[in-house]
Amino acid sequence: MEKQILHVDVNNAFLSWTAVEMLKNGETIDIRTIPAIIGGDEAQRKGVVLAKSNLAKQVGIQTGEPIFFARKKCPNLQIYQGNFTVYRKYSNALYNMLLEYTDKIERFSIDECFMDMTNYIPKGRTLLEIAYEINKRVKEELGFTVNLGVAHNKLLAKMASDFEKPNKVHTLFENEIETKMWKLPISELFMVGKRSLPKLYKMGIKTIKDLAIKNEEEIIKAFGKYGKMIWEYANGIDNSEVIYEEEKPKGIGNSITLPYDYSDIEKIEEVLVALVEQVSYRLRCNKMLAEVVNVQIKTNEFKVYSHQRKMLIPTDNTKIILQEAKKLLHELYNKVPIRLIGVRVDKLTDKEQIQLSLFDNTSKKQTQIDKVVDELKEKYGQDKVTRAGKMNIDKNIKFKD
DNA sequence: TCTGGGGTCCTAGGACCC
DNA sequence: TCTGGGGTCCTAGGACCC
Repeated sequence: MEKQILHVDVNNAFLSWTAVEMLKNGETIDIRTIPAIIGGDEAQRKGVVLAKSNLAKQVGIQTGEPIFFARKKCPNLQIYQGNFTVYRKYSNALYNMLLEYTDKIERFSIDECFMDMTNYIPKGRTLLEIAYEINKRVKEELGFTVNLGVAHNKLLAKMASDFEKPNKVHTLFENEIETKMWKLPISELFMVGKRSLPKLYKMGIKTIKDLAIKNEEEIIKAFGKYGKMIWEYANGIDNSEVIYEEEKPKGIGNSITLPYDYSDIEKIEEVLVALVEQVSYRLRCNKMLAEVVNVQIKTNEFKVYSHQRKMLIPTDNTKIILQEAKKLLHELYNKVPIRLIGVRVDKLTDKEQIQLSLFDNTSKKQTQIDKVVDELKEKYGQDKVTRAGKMNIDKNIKFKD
């Protein structure tokens, strides 16, 4: 049976939400109406553009580019810092409104949702009508705007919501693929990034249509599994379901760009301690255990190296993960100045599914220590409670909650 | 000139077993 | 002595997304 799918995409999410919050707090200027961006902290070497207003976009400012460049393109650019607590608040408000229409909602990211409306369209109404209603209600009741894509699968709904912005509703049904989607440059196709483009261009593929009408086998031969996927996308084929049940994470990571390049392994280790604490804390919040620990570094020359290792027993234990992470760091470290350090845990499993008998006494004891620390964190906030190793840490580093 | 952080998925090559 | 595949697991690295 044909699916009825909506894709909801918040226009300039971080900037719009910041604007709404500022107006609510008495600000008179709507930063959506001036050349403005949301940017990272340049002093912390995180100076990239996270979101831009339309006027900022018009002068060629791009998401992800250094603020330094953005300022050159627009000398009177206004720059604001992001705030994820605010973003979560508005993201949740949107989600709660969408729940009035269907409970089959996939939160694809903080500012994007897929809605499976199959069997949820009231008698006498159409999917398109509902899309327009949501569009109108979000603007009136929440103060920001969204684009909606209306289609029979997720890919087409997503492509549709990306058409003209802001505050628009677009359909992309099967009989509209040729007129609405095929004319677009191949770079606009979902999952086609800048690394695949040169190879596609070399094959004479410039538009989505060029890819769609190519022989499928030829594309598979050139790109493997990835080729099959983008060829199907170009033809509007996507059988994936809206994943509306809360999905457990497959990995948890935390990384940080340091305020300057570190060459002192002891200082790097101190940062590692804080990163492991955050990662293992989140692991325990999810009631999961990890089997693989991964440490990643980025050198001053932007070269990325990583080492990972599978542990004998899955764990959520800070001390065990830290021990492993330290070993991996020492194996990686070759005295080249380090710009970024990151820790990830992978191969996660539900804690309930692991038999208690697997634990020996030492890990039982450490588990109890972790539990006490977690309770303190919940009571007093994440950064108030740290292990000794973190106390000497560079005061300039700002960690996340 | 300067270049974030959080994810998922895929691939290549080596180790190891049958 | 020299020689085979297939399958699985593991690690490192890289693509893509928002």
